[in-house]
Amino acid sequence: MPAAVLQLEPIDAGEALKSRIYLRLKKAICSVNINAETGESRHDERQLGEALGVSRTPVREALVRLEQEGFVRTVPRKGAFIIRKKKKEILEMIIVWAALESMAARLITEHATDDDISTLRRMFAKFDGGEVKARIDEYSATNISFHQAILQLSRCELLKQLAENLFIHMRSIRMQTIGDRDRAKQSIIDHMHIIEALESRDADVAERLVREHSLNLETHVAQHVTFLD
Amino acid sequence: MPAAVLQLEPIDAGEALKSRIYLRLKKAICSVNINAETGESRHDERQLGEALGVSRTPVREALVRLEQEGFVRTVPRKGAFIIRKKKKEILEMIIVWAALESMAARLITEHATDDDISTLRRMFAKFDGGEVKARIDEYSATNISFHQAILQLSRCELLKQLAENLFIHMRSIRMQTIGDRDRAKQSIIDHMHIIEALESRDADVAERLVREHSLNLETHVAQHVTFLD
DNA sequence: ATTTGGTATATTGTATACCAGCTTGACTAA
DNA sequence: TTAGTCAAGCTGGTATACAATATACCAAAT
Repeated sequence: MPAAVLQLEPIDAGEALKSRIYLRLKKAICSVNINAETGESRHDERQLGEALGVSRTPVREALVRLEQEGFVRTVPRKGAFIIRKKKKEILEMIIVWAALESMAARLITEHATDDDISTLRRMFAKFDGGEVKARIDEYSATNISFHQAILQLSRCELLKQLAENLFIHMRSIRMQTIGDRDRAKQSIIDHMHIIEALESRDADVAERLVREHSLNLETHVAQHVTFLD
Repeated sequence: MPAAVLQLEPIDAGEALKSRIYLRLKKAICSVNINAETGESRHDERQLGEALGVSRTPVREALVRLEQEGFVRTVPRKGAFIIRKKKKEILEMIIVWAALESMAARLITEHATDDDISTLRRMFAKFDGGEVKARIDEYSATNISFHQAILQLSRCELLKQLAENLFIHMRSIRMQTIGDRDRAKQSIIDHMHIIEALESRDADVAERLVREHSLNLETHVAQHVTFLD
């Protein structure tokens, strides 16, 4: 008689300080980004270390990672500065995002199951009524889930990873523009069209719709966002 | 009488050790990657530091960067391992590459000058004769230049940066497949068609041709590359 | 009053020291 | 012979110490 197989999940042996610090700092930075950052955004390693109860070393390694991801810039003998994205950089991120997500849509038409795609449609069922404006927050969450689902269903890990990285940077912009004009309403319409294209397995149309949807955001930001720079 | 003005260019304050170490290691890793990596790929910080004549600290920071870029993986109490890309990961990189470069082509049709585009055509003038096979090396270099030029002319820094990062990883694969069958010859034909589409400012066609060109590589690798994994 | 040079200070860059976990291998006892 | 134990050493994680340098402030000279 075979011994009962124990289901043991590997103990989280601590994801080493430096990683936890990295996550903490990243989270903190993203939160700050949402607010209107007035004044200085300089931080020094020792203070950060003290605040977290660790020494400079793991803080430095976390900062190196954050620097490479474009969240901070560390200037020799000056300190670590939270990067405030320029409008041009935001626009570039949206463009790259469009490239990645439209490719994801193409991949979905090629090898997602019908069942997978149907989950997308269900996400928007609750907004059938139409009063989207009244529930902006709720819709905003669904919106994010939709885009994440697109990436997920593409079954391309790299695509997903790169796009989600960009998404973090764009989050605050999305939040601030979703309420403009009828963007939320138009957004739902776009999404439904995208879902239809995916359902009919039309790679070219799905790709185009996703691309245009994202590039609409780019145009909108280019024209109407003035609180950057 | 004013004193003669000395022309002094600002001294290059040294791109700090850690960056130089990062570049050295990256270069070393990329060279190694080309060879058939037999056996172990483990390295320890102390040895690396000694070899470079520095302490562990800057080496560690360089390794953190390399780890995030996917060149190495550092395992606690085991060492830093050079990552050998799995075939699946290579394929994903090619897909993402296709997404990025096809978007670059689209952007070029929108805002590159005719002069810019004409430089692309000139790159291939020397291969007009047709005997491409005989000059594979020379063609391979031009091939790389062509793709870099596409990214450059897109005027989207982020697109360029991400794509070039991927390119480094793909370099050895490209080198090893360019000689297969008539890929070089077909490649030139594809490139000429792409240039024509750019010249006629046809965004959709240019985008499609670039995408298909890259995805052809993906299919080829998927079918014929067996020396991975 | 303005400029100039030095010095104190703040802050990161780099090196070193110490710690903890893992691996290994030898030695011992059944 | 084999299994088990334990110790030593290797290696990365973390902390701390030291070096280098940019900045700010102050004093002295013009």
